[in-house]
Amino acid sequence: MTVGIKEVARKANVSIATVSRVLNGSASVTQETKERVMAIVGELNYMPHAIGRALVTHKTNLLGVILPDVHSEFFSELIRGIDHAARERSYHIIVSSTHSNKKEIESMLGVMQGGHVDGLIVMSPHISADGVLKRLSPRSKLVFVNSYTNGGKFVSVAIDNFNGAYRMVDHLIGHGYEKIAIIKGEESNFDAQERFNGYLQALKKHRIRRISELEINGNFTEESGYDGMMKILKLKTKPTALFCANDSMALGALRAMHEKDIIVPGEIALAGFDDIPSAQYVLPSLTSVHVPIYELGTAAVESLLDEGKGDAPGGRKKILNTSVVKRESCGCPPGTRERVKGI
Amino acid sequence: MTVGIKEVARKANVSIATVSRVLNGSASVTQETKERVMAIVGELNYMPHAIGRALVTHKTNLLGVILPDVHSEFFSELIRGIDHAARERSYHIIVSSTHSNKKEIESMLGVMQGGHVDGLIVMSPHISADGVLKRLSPRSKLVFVNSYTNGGKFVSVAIDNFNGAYRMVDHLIGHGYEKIAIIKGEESNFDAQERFNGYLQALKKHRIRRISELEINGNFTEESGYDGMMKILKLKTKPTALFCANDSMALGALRAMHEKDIIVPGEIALAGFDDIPSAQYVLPSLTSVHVPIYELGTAAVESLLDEGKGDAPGGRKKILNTSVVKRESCGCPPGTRERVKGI
DNA sequence: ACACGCAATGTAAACGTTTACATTACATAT
DNA sequence: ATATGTAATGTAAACGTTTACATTGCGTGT
Repeated sequence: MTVGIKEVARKANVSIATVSRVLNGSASVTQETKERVMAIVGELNYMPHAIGRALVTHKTNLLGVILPDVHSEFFSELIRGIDHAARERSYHIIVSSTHSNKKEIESMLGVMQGGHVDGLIVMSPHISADGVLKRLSPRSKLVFVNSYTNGGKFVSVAIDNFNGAYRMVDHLIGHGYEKIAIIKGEESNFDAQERFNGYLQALKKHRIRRISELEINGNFTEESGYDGMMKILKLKTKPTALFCANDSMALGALRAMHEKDIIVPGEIALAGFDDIPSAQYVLPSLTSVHVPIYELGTAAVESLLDEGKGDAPGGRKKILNTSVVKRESCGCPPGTRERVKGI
Repeated sequence: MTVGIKEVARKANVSIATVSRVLNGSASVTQETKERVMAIVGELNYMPHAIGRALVTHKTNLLGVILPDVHSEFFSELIRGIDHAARERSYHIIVSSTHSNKKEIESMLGVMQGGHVDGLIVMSPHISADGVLKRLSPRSKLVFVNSYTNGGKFVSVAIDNFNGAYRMVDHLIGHGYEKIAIIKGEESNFDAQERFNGYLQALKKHRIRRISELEINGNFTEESGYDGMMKILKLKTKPTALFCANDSMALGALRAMHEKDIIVPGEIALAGFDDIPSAQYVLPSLTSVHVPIYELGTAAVESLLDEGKGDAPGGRKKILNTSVVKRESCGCPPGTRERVKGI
């Protein structure tokens, strides 16, 4: 039997309304009664029942977060960013690490419509936001993270995959490499697609023809990087550099090259994307594109909760800068570990 | 204006009680009415309001998870484990990645007492569970993960830090090393303490005297590993092996040794704890103690939710096995990558 | 034909708050 | 003294469900 507002009211000789007012500071209450009530509250260790409150206020102070299967650093940094920003606004977060399962997403959406959360942060790189879009009551608080949001009907935040890849490949070309292979992510993946586009754009800028046999399919796993590299090593004319659409695949490719005694970057230069922690510990250290994951999380919360601060009412898209981190694997001298900021 | 049970009831020409019964399958309803109601439910896309329901059932199907600042893989794997086990039981999880801040924990505890969550999973390696213990209503559903739980009044799950460290150091001694240094975690940290105890126990078993200058303080960060190693390298008599209480510090130590051109494991062998992903990619690959993080999460949920399955009612403690993963850094031949399972 | 039991459904209270509206008490203006 | 405004507090409805209890209708045994 937990102590409720009624018991507090009785012991303090006031009505429950007054107790409520004291607790919320919502209306004028005598200093004396205020103290009396607070004393009882402390004495009974009373805590307002969040559910009862939520039922009438229609506010749970809970945010839903739906994530696909992302690598652990992305996951934890994103959650930390979201959580921190949420806590600042006195929200808690409900996390659902679905595997991009459409049914899971809709289940969560259900939880939301069910009134359990005040807003939703969704990252679904595999599924078009459109599918989700339809089921939504138009007034739903919702923000997409790194997802397709064609139409622009929804709020979204994303990292600048395109420019990150573009600048990285541009950097590789700056080293003098021309035959630059790429191990891509899955075509259905939003990030992967954008990164590939950045790669193509960089080639285009320097008038380098794309060679389809240098465009290898991968799926963001270490294995697929290893396998992709093995394919590349079987080509008659090997590339002089390899850009992997993420670091896991770059690590896999590196392992393959170690096995085949290929010298990196001497024979083939290497660059990745994500700047995961391992990137700085492998030998040679891995040049990569740094992604502001934590900030992605805070930005999502800001977009969701800080409405009407002069923002346009319709769907907006916020893009966060990425930056090239030069290390050894691209051919930069060992000392060159400074970070090249994005524009 | 969202559609509620009343509207469904009206359109289906039944009372709200019947609609409720159909939705919950709680009592006998004619097949015919059942279908009629479900048709309307589908038509209106009605979803029960979770808050209203929770108010009367006293069940939110939400679990609170309070975590300190742990490394990203631990965080994400633990959450995945918890989330997966929770979803199987149709629970969602509220995550709070506090920084072991006592106030934060109590705030979360408040949310719980406030009725928002049905149970709580707490990991607080720095704070004695006792502090938290007092504020708790005795019937609170609560499980501790890798925390001090002296008294044993509460349910807890933990990994076998002691035996993991013990077996690892035993393995190092098996290689012939006798002067084995350790870089410890903070004394206030539960895991760190247990690991240190395992180290001591292994020395004791082999009648090796502890040498206090070989017991270096660290704090689980890469930097502290680096700094610790630098201290070790200044000793007159260097150790032949180093055991770090976690992999991050081992990576830091490795970096220091690379800088000073110390050959690993030739001059100094190295072993870590946690088996983080980087461990297998560094050169030499890092021998480490594997920790079943995902399982730790699922075990926590099981302990919390699967009560009365013949378990003792009082505080139980479940301990999950750890296992030594032999790689190159301890002196095992490069091919030896099989995993040594715990007892 | 009657009572009885049971299946199907309805009625209304309860869950723990907030808050619009009503009431009271009192100080001040007239 | 009376009216009036205002501050302090109380009353009760509302939020959206579930569920104990009441009611209805109908088949069955007598």
